[in-house]
Amino acid sequence: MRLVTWNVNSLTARLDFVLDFLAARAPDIVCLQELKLTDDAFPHLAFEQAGFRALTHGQAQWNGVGVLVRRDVDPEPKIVATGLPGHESMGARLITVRAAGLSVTSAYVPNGKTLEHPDYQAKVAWLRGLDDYVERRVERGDAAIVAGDFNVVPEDIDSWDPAGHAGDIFHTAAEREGLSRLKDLGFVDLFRDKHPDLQAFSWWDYRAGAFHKRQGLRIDLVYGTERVRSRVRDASIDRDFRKKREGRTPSDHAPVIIDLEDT
DNA sequence: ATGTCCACTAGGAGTGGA
Repeated sequence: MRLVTWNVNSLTARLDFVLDFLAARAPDIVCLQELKLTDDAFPHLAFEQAGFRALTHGQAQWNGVGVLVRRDVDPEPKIVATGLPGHESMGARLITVRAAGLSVTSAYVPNGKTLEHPDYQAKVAWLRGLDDYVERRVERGDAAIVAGDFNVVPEDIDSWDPAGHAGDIFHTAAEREGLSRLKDLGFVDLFRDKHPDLQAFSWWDYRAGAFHKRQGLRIDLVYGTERVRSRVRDASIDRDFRKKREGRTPSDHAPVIIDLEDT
């Protein structure tokens, strides 16, 4: 089974790009972030024709998360919950579904903007809320994943310039604390677990040629419980889908791919 | 290099967000 998380930076702008990815990489479950459209506007027909069911929690203009499930692996995936209780003012950023015997959560952590901006405190609080949510609502003895755009660099190896950005947004101890609590709850960063010393980024700024200069961050993460971790065969980040394709603009994030042994 | 891309409003280019 192939699991993916991908911040697409507007599904409307990226639809052809995403459909190309589904055809080329044949994932089974895809956690999406930054749909930037309402649930009513979601292009369900295109995904049904590609063989996927989409479960979404969207809003107009910003944010929005979803999970695509290949019909072959589960014809009837179910929404378990949407939204982070107490943090609704930050927008539509969380959905948990039950699909193919897995608990699957797609999360889009607030960016935070700058350390001085009120959104930074809201980001840290949102992460704490996510940890509480996972602790209370996700069956951790189960096969479960929590995947998405965390907007946090877990460790120095995950930043192109950790010294230059020490203590900066995405790199602070308070943000990283939100990730370490997930670890304490039994969730493992599946990419890092598979590749302890490999530097690989999932996001590059559109500006200044950052992608070509390899100035990126690994902020798109897939956390899994032991029952998932024990099945991981490979973990990779698909840089090819951060490149322009047939003149079409990519997202500023690349898909993260986790391959599991079938049960 | 605050260098790009996206949505929205508006009816063309500016604004806010990432």
